[in-house]
Amino acid sequence: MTLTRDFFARSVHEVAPELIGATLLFDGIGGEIVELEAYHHTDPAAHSYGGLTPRNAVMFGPAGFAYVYRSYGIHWCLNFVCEQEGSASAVLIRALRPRTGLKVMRRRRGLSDERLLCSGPGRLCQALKITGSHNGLALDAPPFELSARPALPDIVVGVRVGITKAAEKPWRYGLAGSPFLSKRF
DNA sequence: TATGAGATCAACT
DNA sequence: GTTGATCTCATAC
Repeated sequence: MTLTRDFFARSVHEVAPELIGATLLFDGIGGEIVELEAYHHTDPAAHSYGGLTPRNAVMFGPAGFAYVYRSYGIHWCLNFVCEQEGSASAVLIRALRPRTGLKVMRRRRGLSDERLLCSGPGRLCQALKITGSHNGLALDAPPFELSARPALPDIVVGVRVGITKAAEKPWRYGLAGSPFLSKRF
């Protein structure tokens, strides 16, 4: 079942755990989401916390769109915008279990180890070839294709990775026992 | 296993 | 000028 914009037009804290196990394809390539983090606009660690800037503008728009930003000047990171327009909340997609397009992903990443293809926000964008040019695209139309999970998975919760502000908030979600996580919980 | 450097850019002080 | 929602490679323990 395809995930529509309505799916994302709810609290990030509701949407985030429901995305674990969902399938993300970009140009037909991708896999199951096994790890992500929620960023709420009242959260000091969120890009939108300080108000609207050219970079984070998409977060202030309607739910169901992709927010892509450059991280540390090198990597691209993919987020899904949630809640209502102006609420500026999003989930950061941190890891996938590669399912389709393995050959292409291996070539793009220059690696053969399946576990390292999409186990991190920057790695995942390199494997799916997502860049800043895709910032603001709708999630319910090509090249994106998002499908709901077939069954309720075992979900683990933890603290988020690589942040200093509000670092104690337990807003990181993962698929229990998955070998494709970027870090252990 | 763990720590450190380098790559490199936008926002912020 | 500093910091960061990161990754890779190198060197050390």
